[in-house]
Amino acid sequence: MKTPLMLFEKDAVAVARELLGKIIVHGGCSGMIVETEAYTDDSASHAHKRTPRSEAMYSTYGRWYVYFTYGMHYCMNITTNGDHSPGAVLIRALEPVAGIEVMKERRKTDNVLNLMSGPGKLCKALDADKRFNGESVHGVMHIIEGKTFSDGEVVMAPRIGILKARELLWRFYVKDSTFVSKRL
DNA sequence: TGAATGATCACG
DNA sequence: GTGATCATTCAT
Repeated sequence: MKTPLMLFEKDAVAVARELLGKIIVHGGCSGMIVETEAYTDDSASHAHKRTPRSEAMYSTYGRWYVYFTYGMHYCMNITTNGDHSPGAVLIRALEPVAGIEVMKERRKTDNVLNLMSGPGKLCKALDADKRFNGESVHGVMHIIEGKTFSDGEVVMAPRIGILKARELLWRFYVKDSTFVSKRL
């Protein structure tokens, strides 16, 4: 069942929490979201300034925002905030669901725990890159309903790799998951 | 702990 | 144009 577009119209922080448990599908490969981070127009966000790159975070919601970083990795986000303020949720880790053999080949590893446990890793595993930037989350790569986690099963923490705005607990992950990128 | 590796942005 | 930075990953 498709995740309703309505969900992404909300603020990035609310969306980040609600995305846990949903499933991202591309071709025969898929994974369940176990870790996310919210970005708005705070000082640590690409959307702190409105530029060609961050335009995707300003313009629409319910679309993929995929960017290339460190000269070798992609990171995938879903744009949020239907109120025309900027927002997106970074997908930081997935629990592999389907197409595991194909993903092992793409990632050059046999360790399932290491397949999708990081934003760059999961893009490599799903073969996600810039060609999806700006596309609908109901397109070739899409998101569907999966599990639901109670608040007691979810941990809130500072965003990883972010020095500014450390007081914002905008990282969400499934407490018991062994597939998250990093535990606190 | 540091190298890899190139797009993006600010500045002039 | 040039230089700094980077929502990372992997090997050392």
